[in-house]
Amino acid sequence: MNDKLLKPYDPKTTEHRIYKLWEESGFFNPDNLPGERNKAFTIMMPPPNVTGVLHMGHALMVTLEDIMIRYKRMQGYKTLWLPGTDHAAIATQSKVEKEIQKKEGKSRHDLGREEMLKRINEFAKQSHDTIISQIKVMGASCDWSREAFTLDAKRNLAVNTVFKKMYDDGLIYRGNRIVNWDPKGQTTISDDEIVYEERNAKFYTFKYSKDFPISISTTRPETKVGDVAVAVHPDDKRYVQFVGKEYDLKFCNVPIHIKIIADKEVDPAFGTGALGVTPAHSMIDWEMADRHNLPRPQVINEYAKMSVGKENLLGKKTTEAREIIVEWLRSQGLLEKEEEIKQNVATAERTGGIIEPLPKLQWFINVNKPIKERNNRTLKDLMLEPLKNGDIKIIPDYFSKTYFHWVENLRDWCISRQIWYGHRIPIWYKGTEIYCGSTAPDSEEWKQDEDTLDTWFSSGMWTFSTLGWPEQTKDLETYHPTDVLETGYEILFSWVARMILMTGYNLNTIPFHKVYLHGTVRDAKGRKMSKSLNNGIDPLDISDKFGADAGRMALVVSTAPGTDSKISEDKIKGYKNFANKIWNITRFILENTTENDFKKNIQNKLTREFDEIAEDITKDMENYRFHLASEKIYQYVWHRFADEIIEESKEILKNGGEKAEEKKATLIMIWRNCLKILHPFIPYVTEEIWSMLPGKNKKLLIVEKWPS
RNA sequence: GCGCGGUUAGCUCAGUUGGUAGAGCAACCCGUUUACACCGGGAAGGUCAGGGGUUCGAGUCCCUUACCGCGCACCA
Repeated sequence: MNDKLLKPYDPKTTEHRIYKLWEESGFFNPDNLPGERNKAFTIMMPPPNVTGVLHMGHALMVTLEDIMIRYKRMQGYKTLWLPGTDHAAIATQSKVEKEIQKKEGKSRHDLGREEMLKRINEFAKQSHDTIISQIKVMGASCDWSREAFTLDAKRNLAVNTVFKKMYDDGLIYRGNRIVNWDPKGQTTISDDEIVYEERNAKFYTFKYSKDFPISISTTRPETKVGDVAVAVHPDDKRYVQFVGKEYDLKFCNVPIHIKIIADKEVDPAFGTGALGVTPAHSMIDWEMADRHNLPRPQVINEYAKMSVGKENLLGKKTTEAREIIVEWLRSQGLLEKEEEIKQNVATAERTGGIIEPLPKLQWFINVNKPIKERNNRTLKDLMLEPLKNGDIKIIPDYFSKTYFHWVENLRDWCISRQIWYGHRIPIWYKGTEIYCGSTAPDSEEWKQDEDTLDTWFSSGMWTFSTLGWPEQTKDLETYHPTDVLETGYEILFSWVARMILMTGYNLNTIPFHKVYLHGTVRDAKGRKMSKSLNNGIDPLDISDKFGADAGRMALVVSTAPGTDSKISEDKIKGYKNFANKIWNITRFILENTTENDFKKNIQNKLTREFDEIAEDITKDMENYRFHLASEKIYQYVWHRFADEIIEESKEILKNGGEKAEEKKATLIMIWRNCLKILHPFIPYVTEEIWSMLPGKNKKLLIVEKWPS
């Protein structure tokens, strides 16, 4: 017997060695797997952002995916789990910008595009290395030989190819539209990058001037210098007499021209029932201006400062301008009411800047345009169909409703970003000429678009760009569509939907068959883990203190898909004890048996009982109920096998004879199978023990056959 | 406002197609008999949020109310 077993199990001295053993075996790479493997099973790892280090949410992701992959590998599938990282454009650039600003007091413009990109790349490289080592510590059996990055050369080729195809199909267009402008990050962002924060605000009711017949209300008086109309509901008897009239006014010394219009979008019950229309600084008003053919004067610039008025307003921050205007209203006796209300303020998720809706010339993807090649279906259709006809299933399925709701209300996707880190838009300008392509069309004076693409544009292609597309590779043929996308429910829209869009459009197929959504990992008190609360748990610390095995078990047991979970050191400690229990069961068996006691065809009441349990667990595995499978094998191993079967065997083993012989063979057989079932959940300690057990010509446990 | 979850033992949570309510932790009693004290044995603990319905039978299905959480929209 191995002397190691005389001491408690020590994950620290084991896990690193075992991971190396696996890596050297080559079994992470499906090309090297033993035996005939006809069916493929593929998972693309959601690429973590290269913005820093991994947290427990990533640990859960890695654990679940590793469980699926190890299970399928043991079942004889050609398993590919392809890892990678995401450049996370805005997130990464703004992080590096902040650091440089703090340490050197310089902005990105002080450094210039080239130098700034150099700095970001250095940071990303470092971040990448940390992330990879973290993933390895968790025991991830992914194929490092195929690792990808959303911003490397191959992915750039895919991005440019897709962009051009969409451009040629008229799905990508350049338009002057109102966008979400982040004055802090100095870039546009998509609707999905907005986070709403509830704040207290003042709701002012007033008239533009004494002669004006209708009162309006707003929380943003500073935008009112950009008003061009007052809209009322067509059936509103209070105002019907004024509809069609026009007024020339001076509002806080800024001349404005107001037309009274009737529009069904106006809610007569809200406020005064009349709405000041500011086309350039409100989404709804922009659309209203479309319908009524109104001008759209811009009064706020990219820095969230006033761009009209004389010295009283010009150049003032919007917040200052608000006070100035309110003060003016007061002095003119125009202010009628001032109420405290709660308001949801749109902020940029990465920079925290307050979003300023502005009209800008940007690149968009048209989600409502019929595509000839796809039977005149739109991108929206392509996103909806696979879920409606069941080609793609979401687990848990109630998220499908959320998905449908989101897609059905989807607006055109703004894909251009005014930042430097990312895929540069493959568009070139020469005067009024526009050319789309990776490189300029000829030697003449073409200038490339300064902007980069939304990071989700490239991550949307993740399932196929990682396999070498647009090249028609063997990998693409073998592994696509992938089997499962495992990810957090919070990126259902931003990522999952975009992958379905990109794959439907470019490959005319689905990116994956199943979407397994996991919940958020919270701290013991149920709070989200965050830097400001300093309640985050580093996966590396967990593996250091309790072993990665224990951390994995703690994350998975009792965590139903789509449900948030709480993690605490107490919980993890319980599974460290479990690893030790496994260790000691092995010690008992090895102390009481020899190599000769291993018999292949042993069958009796106990093995049949086990087979039933194994079958039940397999069913759970097939149906993505890992939280149940893990708990069942835990229960069996500890409270059935150890507490009862082993305890009862002691007497029999002591007495010797034929019964003892059968008992020995039974214990070995069941224990071997237990280790196999445990392996996907708690891979290190099981692999370590496997090598010590009776049974000649053993392979590594990672490629042993799953029982049942 | 619309939608989606949740409410089960003191705490944290499971509970698959409806078929006698489960686990971990904590608390209680007993135990050091070499696999393991990172342990074992035992006992205790629940009107499954409230109300109504379907059913032979409901934690599970339907309706409804309350509270908690989340998403979307509004945010004039």
